Amino acid sequence: MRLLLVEDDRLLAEGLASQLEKAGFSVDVTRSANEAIILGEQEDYKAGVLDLGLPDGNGLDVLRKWRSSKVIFPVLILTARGDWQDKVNGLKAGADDYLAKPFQTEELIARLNAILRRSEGRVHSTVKVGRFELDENRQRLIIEDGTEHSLTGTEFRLLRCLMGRPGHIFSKEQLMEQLYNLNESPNENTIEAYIRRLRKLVGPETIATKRGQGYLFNDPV
Amino acid sequence: MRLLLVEDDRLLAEGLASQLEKAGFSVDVTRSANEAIILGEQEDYKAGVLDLGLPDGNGLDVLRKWRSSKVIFPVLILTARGDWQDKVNGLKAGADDYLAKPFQTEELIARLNAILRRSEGRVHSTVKVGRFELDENRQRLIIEDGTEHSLTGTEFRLLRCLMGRPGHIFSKEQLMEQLYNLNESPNENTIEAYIRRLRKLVGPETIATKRGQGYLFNDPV
DNA sequence: CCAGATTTTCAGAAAGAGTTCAGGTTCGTG
DNA sequence: CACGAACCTGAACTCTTTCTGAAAATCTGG
Repeated sequence: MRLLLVEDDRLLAEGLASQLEKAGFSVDVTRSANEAIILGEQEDYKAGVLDLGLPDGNGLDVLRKWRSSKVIFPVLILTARGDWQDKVNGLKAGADDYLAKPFQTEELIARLNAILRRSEGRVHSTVKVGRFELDENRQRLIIEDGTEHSLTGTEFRLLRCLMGRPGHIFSKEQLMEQLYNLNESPNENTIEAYIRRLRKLVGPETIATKRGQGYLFNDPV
Repeated sequence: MRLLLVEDDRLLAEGLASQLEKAGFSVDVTRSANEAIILGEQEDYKAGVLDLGLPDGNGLDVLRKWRSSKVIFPVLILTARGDWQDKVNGLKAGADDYLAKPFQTEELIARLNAILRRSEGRVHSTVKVGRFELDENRQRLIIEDGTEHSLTGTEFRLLRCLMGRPGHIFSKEQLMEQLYNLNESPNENTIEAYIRRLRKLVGPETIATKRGQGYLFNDPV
């Protein structure tokens, strides 16, 4: 679940990023308004967290730029405590929610999940790697040759994990953690079995085995 | 396309307004019942969105006042999730449609457009998807082969929900929310039973099952 | 209060997803 | 090159979800 965090205060940004990552998000951080605009337009985020006070520009302008191009992921803005005007302007500029500083990280995570739920369906979210495209709404895999495959829940979660970071090696233990919870984790062979099923769809070379280390989705470069 | 939004929750109101404006409406917002009555009578709106819970009066009274004077624009009421009684009373008081909170803004926009079309003097307000046409006034399903079927209330609401967003997967929980309320929501099998009946009308492939996810009305492409 | 229409429930059948198993294959190392 | 560990593979098994037909319950208008 990729997320863009636009935050000026480096310390706060790092703290938030680490907690958000613990909550299952994969977070990119920037403190520059201009970079934020470009990243938002080019990368495929599922949501944005936007601090309004930035060194090289106003956060609202970032948001307006995004909304006037076709950036549609939901955005939560962080406002200084009690700055009512900022809230209103932010919502007018197309923000989906706001949070006043200071706040608890749990609150932020809860609201993020809320706007993500709300935006489901509105955002046509896909992960694209090489010839493959994963439609997260419909849980489908689209291949460049035009074929389309419906995935089961576990197939989908596993593939999303791998495609979410192409070229990165995931150990079987890591994959188990992603797919299951502590109380009910099955045999590790289950992962192997699912890897096999996915390979039948994407071809054997696309998902590589690093013996003793894990699996990776081949980065197309 | 002027629109009056009567909503207590300021945050929600702002968010909705901004999105409705994006959808091409020009929105006036008020949170007061009395102001709503006056605005509705004096201004020339094309439609109203009315939250029933207001600080200084009941939304239903606003609606009744409007209808007893000669305010005729279509009104969509927002009810607390599952407040079935409110829905019924609202429709009796002259509302044109209702939407249970929480809802997706898209859904609101879609329904607004529906009641606007209906009010624009079109005799037949219909939703058309592929070979199927849903007549919202007569609560009937018309199929391209010329057959016509009248639907029961629940059949109709369910089918309208599905056909309102072809290709979108609705979970059973979502469908339950749209059709029922919390206090008296039946067994989930009820949905299955209705799906079955609808399939007998539209054919088994038209409404697809996404196991573990929900149902969808197949988008014709 | 009755009769017909509508809605809801039930329970068994069917289908699908998730998991395990038993054996085969490959890899790296001594 | 032989051996064990890691991995692959296809099929079988288990469990959950969905389907289905019919019956029970509820509602509605007369």
